[in-house]
Amino acid sequence: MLTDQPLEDMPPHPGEHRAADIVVATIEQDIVSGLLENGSLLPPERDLMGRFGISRTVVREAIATLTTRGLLESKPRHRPVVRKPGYDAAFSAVGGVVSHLLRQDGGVKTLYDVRIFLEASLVRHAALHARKEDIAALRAALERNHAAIDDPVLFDNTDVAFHAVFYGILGNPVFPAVHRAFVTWLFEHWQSMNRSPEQNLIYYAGHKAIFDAIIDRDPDAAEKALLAHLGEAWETVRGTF
Amino acid sequence: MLTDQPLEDMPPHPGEHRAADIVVATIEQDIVSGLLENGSLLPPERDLMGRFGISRTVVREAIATLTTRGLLESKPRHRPVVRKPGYDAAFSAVGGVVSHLLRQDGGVKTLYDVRIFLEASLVRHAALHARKEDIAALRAALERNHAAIDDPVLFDNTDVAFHAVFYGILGNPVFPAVHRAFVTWLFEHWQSMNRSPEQNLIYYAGHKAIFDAIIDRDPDAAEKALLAHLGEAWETVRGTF
DNA sequence: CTCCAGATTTGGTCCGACCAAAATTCGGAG
DNA sequence: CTCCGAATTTTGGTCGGACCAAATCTGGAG
Repeated sequence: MLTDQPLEDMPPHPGEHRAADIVVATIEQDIVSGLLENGSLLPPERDLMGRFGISRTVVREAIATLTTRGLLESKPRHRPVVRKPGYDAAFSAVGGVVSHLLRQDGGVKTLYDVRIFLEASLVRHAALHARKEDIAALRAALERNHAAIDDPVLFDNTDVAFHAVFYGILGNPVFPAVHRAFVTWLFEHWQSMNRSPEQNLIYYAGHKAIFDAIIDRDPDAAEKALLAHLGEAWETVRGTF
Repeated sequence: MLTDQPLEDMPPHPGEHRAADIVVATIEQDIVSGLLENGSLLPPERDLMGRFGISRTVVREAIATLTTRGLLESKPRHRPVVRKPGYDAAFSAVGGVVSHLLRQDGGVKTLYDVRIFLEASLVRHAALHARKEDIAALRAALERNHAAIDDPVLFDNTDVAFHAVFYGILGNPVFPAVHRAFVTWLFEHWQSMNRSPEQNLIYYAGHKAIFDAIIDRDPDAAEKALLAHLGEAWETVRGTF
């Protein structure tokens, strides 16, 4: 006989969920409840299908769904890694769509403009409300940036780190995640540019101007400096993609 | 014999594409090229498997992949709908993760704070750079809001519409999408509150204060009014979830 | 103890079938 | 002819089995 009746009998369920939904909900529960530890590996697919009494098809669909929801992180040939949902997960989940948006028309410019607007507001906020420790972090980042002028790779890193400070001052976890998303999405599109020490010096000067304005508690000057800096940066990369 | 050899022979391709990838790429192409119109229904799965000469499993996986990329919008028992990737698609793609984030600790407040910060920057920008037509749109939205004070549902709509104007002034399509995402995510959490005409009057006054400050081209006053308005709104809803 | 080859595990892909919900067709009542 | 409900077809959801290749484990040679 090909048609074995299912081991589980669930006929009295009229308007229930799909089988995959139950699996998704269960695993979801296990993740948020901590039963499945963050960073741990999901059990093998054949395990799950036995545990839930379902076919591997459904298991794989459930895994796919959980991956899109950011609760799992699956690499091609490896076991899915359990990820407790965080703000970064939200942004990484949209990577696919964003890559399309960036490819069409002025997609990169559109995103870059958002970054400019947001960061302008952030430096303005920093000028007005930065605490001592924020200023200290900014100064440290600036110095590291200065020390890296002759090292292209390191300069890039310290550059990003300097800007990252602004996104952290608010204390709201969304902004650092936004910054990381910006860096991830935008850098993919002008990774081919080769920075010279001269170029880096200009960028550093931009950073310092922003920093000085913040020290002076001058939001308008800080915003203006940030705008000049990012506008400058845009001009040097606009042709690289 | 159960093991028919595949119609396509691709042994000389060691690390090449998978069958599903070809399907994904082709459909992706058809969508971005407009061959598959936005909003139209994807052909039945059995059609696709015939057209590509592959099994339905592969078709389904391709559909799943395209869904995660935001190019398709599939509901459980229905044909997938073709969606040309837009900025709104990006945000709707993260709905799953966000719902989790909002449920934990001060998730709603965190998101609301982001909204406050962004919108404060937007009204400031509006005060400085709003054009005639922007002011007109703002005035019209404000009047509609005033006329709806006695209609709870309509007031909500006009309220959202008023705030939406600020997100549109920049002309950057990301911001309206952000606003729609805010509304979608936040409203789910305090839809149970019943607004009274008195309450609406207070809200309207807040809107008018913002508008007046923008008319006066006073960014600081506009920002302050916005902060007061949103802070006020928060206090009335913070207990409803 | 180290290291490599073979055996086992496990994810990736594919197939054909069955079921139930949805869409469509169709025939009879009005 | 129109309209509505039942029968039929279409279509998405699920299933179990199979094969492959990469990853992992295991055991013996050096």
